[in-house]
Amino acid sequence: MPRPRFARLDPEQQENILSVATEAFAAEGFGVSYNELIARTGLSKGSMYYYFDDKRDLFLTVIERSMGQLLIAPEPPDWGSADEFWAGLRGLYNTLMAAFQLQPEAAGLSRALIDARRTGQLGDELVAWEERLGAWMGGLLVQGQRLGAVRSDLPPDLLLAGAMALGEAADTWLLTQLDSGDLNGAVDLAFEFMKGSLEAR
Amino acid sequence: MPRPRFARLDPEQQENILSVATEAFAAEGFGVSYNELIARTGLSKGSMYYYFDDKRDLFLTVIERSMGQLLIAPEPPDWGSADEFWAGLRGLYNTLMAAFQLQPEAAGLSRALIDARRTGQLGDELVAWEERLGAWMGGLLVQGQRLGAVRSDLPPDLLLAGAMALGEAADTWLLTQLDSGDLNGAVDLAFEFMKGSLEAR
DNA sequence: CATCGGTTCGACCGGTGGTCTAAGAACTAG
DNA sequence: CTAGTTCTTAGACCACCGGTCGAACCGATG
Repeated sequence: MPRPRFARLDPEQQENILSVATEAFAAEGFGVSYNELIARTGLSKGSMYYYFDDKRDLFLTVIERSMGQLLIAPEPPDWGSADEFWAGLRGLYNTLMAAFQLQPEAAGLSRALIDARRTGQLGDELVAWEERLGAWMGGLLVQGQRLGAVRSDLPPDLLLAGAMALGEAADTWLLTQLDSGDLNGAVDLAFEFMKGSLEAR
Repeated sequence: MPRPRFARLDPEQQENILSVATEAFAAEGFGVSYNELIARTGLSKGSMYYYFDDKRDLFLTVIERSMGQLLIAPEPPDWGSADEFWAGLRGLYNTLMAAFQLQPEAAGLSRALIDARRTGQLGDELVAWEERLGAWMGGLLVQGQRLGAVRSDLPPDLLLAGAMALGEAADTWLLTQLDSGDLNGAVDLAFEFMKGSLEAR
C-alpha cells in the first residue's frame, strides 16, 4: 500500500499517477518497465519511490483501487444445501463477469494479476494473497463437500490444485468471451465445466 | 539448438557444460542467472555465446537432451475405441512418471519447463512448442470425441483450455508425489480426475 | 532572515542477458 | 620455419532493469 504521504499529494496528481499506472499495467502486464511507467507519469524516479515502496506496491494499489470490491471476500459465503451451493457460486461468477464488462480496464488488470501471480514476480504480498485465495477456495471446497455438492474421492491437495487450475482456465477463457454476444451463455458453459469436474458423483 | 561448432568441441567439455546447465536449470529453473551459470562451467562468456545463441538455446538443448524421448510425439497415437483411448492415455502417463522416477533431474527440468512456459520467458521456440502441445492435445481431444470418449458439449477452445490446465495441474501434483510410496495410486487418482472432467457424459 | 521538514530530482548501484573486438591458438601454404 | 588465415577465447562493454541515496529546492514557522 502507498505511503501515507500519497494521500496528502495533490488529488489531481494522485489521479494522474494511478491512471497512468492502471493503463500501463492493464495493457502490458506487470512486466511493463517501471522506469518507463514513471517517465510516463512525468514524475521523477525519486518522487515515485517517495510515494510508493516499489513497483509491486503501485501495482497492488492499482489492483485494489480498480478491483477492490470484486476481489475475493475474506470469508466464503455460507450456503445451506448442495443446490444452493452451486447456484450461489454461479451467482458469484455472474457478478464478477458483469463487473468486468462495465470496467474494461479491470479485465486487463485481472489478466495482469493472474499472470504476475503465476510468474511469481510478486513477492510476499502476493504469496499471501495467493494463500488467501487457496484458503478461500479450500474452504469453499470443504463446505461443498460437507453439503455433498463436491466430490470427496480425491486427496484435498489434488482437488484444490485442480479446482484452481480449472478456475483460472475458466477465468481466462471467459475474459476472451467478454466481447462475444452471449456472455451469460459463456458463463454457463464455463461454470458447467467446473461443476462437472468437481461435483460429487 | 547449439551452433554446429558445439559438436566439434571436446566431448568432455560438452558434457561439462551440459551437466552444469542441467543441474542449474533443474534446481533453480530458467530464472537462474546465466552469468553465474556460465561462471560455473569455467568457460568465459564469449565462449559460451560462441557455442550457444543465448540462454534459451542452452535451456532448450538441455531439455531436449534429458527429456527428448519423453517429449510429446509428433502424432497422437491412434486408438480404436473409447476404452482403448482412456487406457492408452493412462499408459502414457505411467510411462512418463516412471521415466521421471528414473531420471530425477528430468523432473526438475520438467518443472522448469512448465514454469518458463507459463512465464513466457521463452520466446518463439517455446511458443512453437506450446502450439505443438496444444495441437497434440487438441488432436487427442478430437480423436476422443470421435470415439465417444470425450465430451462434445463444450466449445473446443474451452475444452482445450480446461484440458491443458487440468493436465498441468495433474502433472505438477504428480511431481510432488514422485517420492511418495504409491506413485501408481497417485497416477490413478490424477488420471481419474482428468478423465472424469473430460469424458462424455 | 534562518532554520527546518517535506518534497523533488537524477546520478548512481549492482544486477540482468547479450555484443564485440582484440588477442591467442591452431592449422595450412609457401 | 615462417606468414597468413581461420577458429577460439576472454572479458570489457552495452542498454536496460528495479531500487537507493544525498544534494538541492521550497514553503512555512520562529
